[in-house]
Order: sequence, then C-alpha cells, then structure tokens
Amino acid sequence: MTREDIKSLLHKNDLRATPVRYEVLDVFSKKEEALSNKDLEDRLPDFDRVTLYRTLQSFIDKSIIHKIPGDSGSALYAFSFDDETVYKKDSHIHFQCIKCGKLECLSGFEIPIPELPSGYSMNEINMIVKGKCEKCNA
Amino acid sequence: MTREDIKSLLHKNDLRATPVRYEVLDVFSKKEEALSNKDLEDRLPDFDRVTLYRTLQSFIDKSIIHKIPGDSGSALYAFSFDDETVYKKDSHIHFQCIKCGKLECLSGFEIPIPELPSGYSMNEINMIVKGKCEKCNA
DNA sequence: TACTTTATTGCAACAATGTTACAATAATTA
DNA sequence: TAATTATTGTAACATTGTTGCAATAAAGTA
Ligand SMILES: [Mn+2]
Ligand SMILES: [Mn+2]
Ligand SMILES: [Zn+2]
Ligand SMILES: [Zn+2]
Repeated sequence: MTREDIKSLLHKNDLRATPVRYEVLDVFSKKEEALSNKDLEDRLPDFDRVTLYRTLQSFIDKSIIHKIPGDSGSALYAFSFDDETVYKKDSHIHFQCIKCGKLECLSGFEIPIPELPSGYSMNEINMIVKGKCEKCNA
Repeated sequence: MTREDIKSLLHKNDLRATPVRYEVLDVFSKKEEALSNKDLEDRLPDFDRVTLYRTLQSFIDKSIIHKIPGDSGSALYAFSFDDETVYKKDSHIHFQCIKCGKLECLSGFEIPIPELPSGYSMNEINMIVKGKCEKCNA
C-alpha cells in the first residue's frame, strides 16, 4: 500500500490523514498477523498509547480493520484486505498457532456455515482455529 | 445437580469441597449462559473476587468449565456438561445474542470442520456466532 | 473425636488494559 | 492565510487479571 493509497482510503472514510494513521495502516497492511494495542505501542513508540487506542477505534468504526476475539486477555486487530461488504459476506478463518503464538487471518479459507436451533438468526460468525502453523510443523 | 453430585465431582477431580466451589458450581449448572468473573461477584457477594478468580482457574484446570473467547474485554466461562473427553472431541457452537447479550453454549450443534492451508494442523476450534436468539426474534 | 497435614481463602498490593476529559495542536476548507 | 473542526498528548481513573502471604478450613489418620 502506497502513501497515496493510504491517504485516499482515509479520505474515503472521512478521516483526516495524520502521521499516526499513516504509520498504523502501514504496519497493518504489511504485517500478516493480528496485532494488539500493545504490539503497536512497541512498533510505534513515538505515539501515545491512547492515540493508538483511538486510532484503532476509528478504523474499527469505519471497518478498515476488524477486531478478533482472543482468549489472551487483550484484543487483537487485523487489516480488512477485502472491502467491507465482501468481508462481511464471506468471512474468513482466524488461525492461532499454539507454538509461536501468531494469530493470522486465513484469507481464502471460508468459514463453513453452522446449523442453528430454530428461531435463531445469524449475523456474524467468528471461527478461531488453534493448531500449529506451517513453519512450526516443519 | 444435587449437593452430592457436586461433592463427588469435586472429589473426583482432587478438589476439596468448599463453600465457594459448591456455590459457583451451583450457579453454573443452573445457568444456561456463560458468566464472567464479575458476573459471579455479583451473584455471590460473600466471596472475594480473587477467591472466585482462583475457583474458576481450578475448574478450568480440571476441565469442569471451559473458557470462551469473547470480544467483550472480559473472559467468559461455562459449565462443561459433557465430560471432558466428549467435550474435546466434538466441540459445540457458542452463540451470542446481539440484542439481549446472552452468550450460550449450543449443545447438540456441532462445529463444522473447516479446511486449512497445507502444512497447518488443527488442535481446537472455537466458533462464535452472533445473531438473535429465539426470544429476541419473537 | 482430636490431631496433623496440606489445600484454600481473604486481604493487600500490583500489573495490564481499557476508557474519558480537556486543553493544545494540526489537518482541512474557504 | 485565516477559520473551522478533528485529532493528539497528558493526566487521570476504571476494570480486569494476577501474585504473595498469613490465617483458616477441609480431609485423612489415630
Ligand atoms: Mn481476520
Ligand atoms: Mn461452551
Ligand atoms: Zn507457528
Ligand atoms: Zn437474545
């Protein structure tokens, strides 16, 4: 993602193009794994953690990134490569390696639709698979 | 679950039968929804929150309850009605209602097995479906 | 039952993460 | 360039998670 790409993405979403936002989006678009607020603090030490927190919130609001429920205690976030509508239609699997700890979005691997009891309706599915990634299995 | 049932379940797991444990298991075996540490504090105000925290840990260790990853910021726990082995073999769907907020284990509705990229292995799956429950759809 | 052993509890204290208020500052628009 | 309004940094506070330690209670034994 070029600087121009980021700028237009931000403006398309009614967000001003500021240094934090450039940096955070740069990190997300490059990194293949999900990151926590703390992860960002470590990577971008020049910005305050509250600023990073609010940056994440604004991106979540605009669906530029998505939040991934984790059992780790802190929330994880990842870039939504597909555009918003596509992301919501066919959502992807989240995979967390039990050895190296990395949590990644498996783009291209669709979540199989489960059956629900009658009377229940479905809006969103989140599937988190735990196991060993390719590297850690080798 | 009778008092005797609870006692033998605890002893079977090498846990002493104490008042907190009776109460917590009583709550879990009756309630159909998942609960947080805070939820337990509200329901059982006579016990210290750290005691409840450690009670949950001991039950998790023995697989008497299971932890459910949520995006709410705090961990949720639910009773494992099936015994441990069965629970691990065919795990169940977790359903969270977007209207009333309740998170429940849909026992009897199995998680469909997803495909993974080659080289990846699977140890555990967690599927959280969001939508409206029967009550909230009526 | 009384005694011994060892797990468990309550309290205090601390760590980590999440969240808001407000004044200073920077990005847009005219 | 000036005006407008979003965004930032700092501080402060809330909530949840976690550990150490001495007091207490449960289980096992005589
Ligand atoms: Mn994802
Ligand atoms: Mn469950
Ligand atoms: Zn790995
Ligand atoms: Zn409901």
